[in-house]
Amino acid sequence: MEVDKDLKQFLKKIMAFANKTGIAYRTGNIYGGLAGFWDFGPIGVEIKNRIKDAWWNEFVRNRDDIVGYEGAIITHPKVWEASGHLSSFTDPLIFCEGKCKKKHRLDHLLEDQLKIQTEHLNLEEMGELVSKEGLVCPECGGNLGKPITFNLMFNTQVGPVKDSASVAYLRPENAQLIFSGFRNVIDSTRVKMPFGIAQSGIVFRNEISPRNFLFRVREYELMEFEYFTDPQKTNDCPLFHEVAGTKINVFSRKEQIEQTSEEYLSMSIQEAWENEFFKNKWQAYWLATFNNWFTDKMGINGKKLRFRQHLESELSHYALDTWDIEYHYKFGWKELMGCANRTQYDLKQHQKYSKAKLHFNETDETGVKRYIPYVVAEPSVGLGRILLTVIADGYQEETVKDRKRVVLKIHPNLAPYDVAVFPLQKKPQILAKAQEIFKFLRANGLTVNFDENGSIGKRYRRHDEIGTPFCVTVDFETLEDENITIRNRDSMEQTRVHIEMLIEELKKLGNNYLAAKMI
RNA sequence: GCGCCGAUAGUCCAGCCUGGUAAGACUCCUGUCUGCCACACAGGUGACCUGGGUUCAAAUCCCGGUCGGCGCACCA
Repeated sequence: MEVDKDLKQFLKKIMAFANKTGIAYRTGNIYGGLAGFWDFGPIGVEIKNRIKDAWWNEFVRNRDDIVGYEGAIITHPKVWEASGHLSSFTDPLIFCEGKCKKKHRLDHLLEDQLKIQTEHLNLEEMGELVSKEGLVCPECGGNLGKPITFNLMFNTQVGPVKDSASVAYLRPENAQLIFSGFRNVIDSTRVKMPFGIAQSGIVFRNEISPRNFLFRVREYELMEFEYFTDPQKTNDCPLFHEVAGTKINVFSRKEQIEQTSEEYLSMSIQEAWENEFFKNKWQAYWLATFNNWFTDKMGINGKKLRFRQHLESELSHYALDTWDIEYHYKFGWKELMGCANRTQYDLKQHQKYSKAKLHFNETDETGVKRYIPYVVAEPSVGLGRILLTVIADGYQEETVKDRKRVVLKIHPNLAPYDVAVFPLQKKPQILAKAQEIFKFLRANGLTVNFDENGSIGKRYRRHDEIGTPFCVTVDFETLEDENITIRNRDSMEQTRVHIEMLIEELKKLGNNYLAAKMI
């Protein structure tokens, strides 16, 4: 298929580009690599940290209604029992030892062939049934091997004694730390409904086959928050007017099933809400808010984003409704972010399993109200996926004077360096002046790179590749009149300003970035 | 996890069929020159994924493993 070919070539190119420029490398590369795990290089870690800071600033520091949290990576095993991750995600599997070598879900196989319920059976009993009934592979008629269990959670042993009581799990999502720590937060802070608890952290999923560079990996940083409301007030969203006019692309379950639209319908979030696409108003609010964050703060092209509703069959065990924000890559639409309506499911489960009281008390004119909070929305996004999307969206190849120019047109606030400083020549006076400006910019809080190597053109191109928005060049005239050249990454235009105006001018040019991008 | 295909410098790639220890381009480093968009001159660093086997000799042939691509399955 053509799409597959494009996918392969595009990701291959991005992967080679990331490796070349120091964004990301295969982990343990000198030993051949390890599937599903990646290291971030000097450039990648800068971009990544800036994305993460932007997220935390936007959704925690600059908001009155969200607080931060950081749970342990190795988590109490009971947490995953209560959440349903242990039972829902342990699948009994059996392999064909005949011709086809296919893997089958053992429980489904027994249900299909023997017409029995398997819920009460353990792995051993199911295995015995296979040999007793002489079951064979439904595909090729070959013999079936020994059954195994597979769970997407990584586990480990805590302490020196290896027994079943010492098994613990590496978290597959941050959410459960927030739910199991919920009581602590409401008891130790003075949060008022509605509010959110946010966490950014590394999670682990033992994916069967990690694929597509940073897209499907086994270890990644997940940035998510749970937004809680009174279950009676899931549509009571006083902030909605702030985003009401946001233009969005909607691809709901109806469009997907009935194929009334091939890709999406365009409308405002207000119209989408009025047309009852969403089950609660807060979820609509948060989807629109993230849409705007992706375009305004991440510099991602809004025309390439759409909201896709999960089909019934895709929903996770805890979700009433889930919407993904997808990005249109050169190889098709792919999930960038998920936003689930988790209802009261998780808090109720933890209350049941732990016997802790996880309700919230609220006092108003009518008296004291007590309820289990309702998670209207869980915006959950992988940092690596944003990084990949920012790079894929920003990566441009242009032809300048018959030669290829590679430019990473990313938002200036995400660039690994704010500015690069070049001496036009390696003459001592110019070098000294350039060093002076370099230190001056750094003292003013900018991330600066000094580059004196090779020709001036090469230096511009090198910084184009890693997305440095501005280069400042010091020449002979600078020594006379203190004027320097600022060169713009995207337009390659040069402006001449006095050193005293430099910082102001850089800020101005940076602020013009989005406006310029729209043209 | 199965099947098919692949893996040679930082990058792109030649060589593999027909065994004799590797070429080119770009990048990178040094020096000279030039002096605002990778293009001058000279020199230099740098590679056969890994472990076995066959052979006098393996990048090359054979087997296992790792990683990657695609397909199947899986994907909270």
